[in-house]
Amino acid sequence: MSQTVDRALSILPLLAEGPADLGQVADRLGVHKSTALRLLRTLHEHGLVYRQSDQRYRLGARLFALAQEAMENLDIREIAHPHLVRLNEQCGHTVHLAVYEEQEVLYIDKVESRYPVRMYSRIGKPVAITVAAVAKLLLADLPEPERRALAEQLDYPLYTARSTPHAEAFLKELATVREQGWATDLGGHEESINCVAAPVRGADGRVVAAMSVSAPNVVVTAEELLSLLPLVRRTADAISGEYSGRTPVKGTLA
Amino acid sequence: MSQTVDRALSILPLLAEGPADLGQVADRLGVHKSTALRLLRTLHEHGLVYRQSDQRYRLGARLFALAQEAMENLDIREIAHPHLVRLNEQCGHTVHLAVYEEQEVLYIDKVESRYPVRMYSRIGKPVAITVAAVAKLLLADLPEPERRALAEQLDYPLYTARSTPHAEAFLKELATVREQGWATDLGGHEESINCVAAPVRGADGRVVAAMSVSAPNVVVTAEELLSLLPLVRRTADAISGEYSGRTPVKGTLA
DNA sequence: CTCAGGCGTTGCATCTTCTGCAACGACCAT
DNA sequence: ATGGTCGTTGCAGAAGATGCAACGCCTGAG
Repeated sequence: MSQTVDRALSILPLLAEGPADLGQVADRLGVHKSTALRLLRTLHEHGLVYRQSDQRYRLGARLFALAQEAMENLDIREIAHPHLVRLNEQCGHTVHLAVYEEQEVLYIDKVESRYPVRMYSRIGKPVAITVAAVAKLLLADLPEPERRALAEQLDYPLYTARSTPHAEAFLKELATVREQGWATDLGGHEESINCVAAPVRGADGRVVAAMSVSAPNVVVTAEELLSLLPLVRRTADAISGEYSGRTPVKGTLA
Repeated sequence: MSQTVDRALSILPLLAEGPADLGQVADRLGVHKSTALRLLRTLHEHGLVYRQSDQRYRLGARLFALAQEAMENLDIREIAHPHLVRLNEQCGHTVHLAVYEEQEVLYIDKVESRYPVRMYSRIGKPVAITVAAVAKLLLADLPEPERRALAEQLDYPLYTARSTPHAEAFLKELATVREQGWATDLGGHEESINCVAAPVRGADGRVVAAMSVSAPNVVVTAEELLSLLPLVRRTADAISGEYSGRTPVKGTLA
C-alpha cells in the first residue's frame, strides 16, 4: 500500500539470506542505488540493519530485541510457562507451546528435555506445518473453508516415509484430530522423534495454542510416550482454564 | 532519511510495548489516522504486525523468523556453539556468548545450567551493559575515544550495591579488564549471581565476542567460580583459533 | 428503539517527498 | 598511473504520500 515502505521492508528478508552490499540490494529491489542507500540508511537508524566492517549490510540487533519484546507480550505464553515447566519436571521430555498466525505455526515457548538426547527446534522458528502435532491441532480448529484453502496451498515435503503426503491426507488427519481433541506426530518430521499434543482453548472454546511433548525413540517408545497423553491433556486444560479466566490463578490475592 | 519509512518503522517499538489500536498509533506518530492505517497495512503485508481478533495491532510472526535467520547467519555463533556446549558439560553452569553492536551488548547464544537454580536471561536481549562481565570485555576493546564517549552517555542503574556507579568507575574497570584479558561480574547485576568471562578474538586480535560462565551463590561461591577461569579462557581461545582460521576445524576434510 | 459517539475505512485534490540521474571522490587492482 | 567499481551527494521532475471530509459499522446510552 505504501511503495516506499514496501521497498524498505523487502530488504529485510533479502538480508536474512545473508549479508549484501548496496549494489546487490539495489538490484534485487529493482531501484537505483541512491534509493536503496536511503532506504538502508533509514533501516539503519532504526537499528534493523547493521553495517559490518566490510561495509556490507546485514540484519541488525534491534530485530532481536523487538522479537523478544513481542514474545513477552503474548499472554498465553506467560500463563502457560509455569505449566510447561511443571510438565517437564514430571516427564522429563521436551515441551513446546505453539500458536497459529498468518498461515504459519510457530513455537513460542519451549522447555528443554532433561535427557541428553535433545531434539532440535528454536523458539520463533516456523513449525513443519504439515506434520507437527501442534500444527494439526491449530489447523484443525480453523473454519472449514480457511482450513481447506490453506491445506491446498501448502507444500507437503516428505521429511520421512511417514510425513503427510498431500492435502487430501492432511485434511483427513485434521478431521480425526478435530474429532478426538488431541494429536500426534509419529516420526513424520524426523524419523526417530515422536510427539503427543493437546490444545489450549479460550473461553469461547476456540483453540488459541497447542502444546506438545516430544521425545526420540531412543529414550522412550511411541507407546510409552502416548501413555503420557492424559497428563498432557490435563496440563493443557489447566492452561485453558487459567487463560479463559475460569480457574483463579493460585498465589493471587482474592 | 526517508520520512515514510521512518514513520512506519517507528510503529514497531511502539507496538513492542503492547498492542495498540489505529487511533493510538496515529496519535503517537503524530499523523492522520488514514496515514497510520496505510503504514500499518504495509507492515501487515510483510508480516511484521499482526491484527488480533479485537482489531488491535501487535508485532507479527515474521519478526521472529527474521530475528531467527539473522542469528543463524552469525558465523561466530555457529563456530562457538559446540564449544559452549562442551564447556557446559564440563562445569554444569550457564554459558553465554555475547557480541557488541551499535552501542549495545547482546547475548547471541546460551547453554542452560544443569543445576535447578538458573539465572534469567534470553538470547537477543540487550545485556546490562555497565555491569555484565561480557560487556566489560567487549567495551574494553573499543578504540579509546569511542569507549569514553559511550561510557559517558550510558546510564548507570544501581541494580545492587556492587553495580558500577558512574562513568569514571566504569572506565577504570575497563582499563583493568583490558589489561588482564578477562572480566568478572560479582553480584553487580543480581545480588547472588557471579560471572567469569573471557574474550573471543579475530585474526587481527580484536575482540569479536565474549563468553561467560554464570552461577548463583547458592550453587558455587565466587572463589569456586573464579577457579574456572583457566577453563573459560581455554574455551574462548579455542573459539578464537577456529574463528580466525588458525585452528583447522576437526571433522573437516583436508 | 433511536440516536449519538467512536472507530476504521475510502476517494480525492494537493503538495510534500521520494526517485533517478549524473557527477564526484575513494579505493582497489591492473 | 589509470581504468574500474562502489558508495555518496545535489538537484529537478514526477510519483506517491498526506490530510481532509464523508461514509458505514458497531456499541452503549437515553
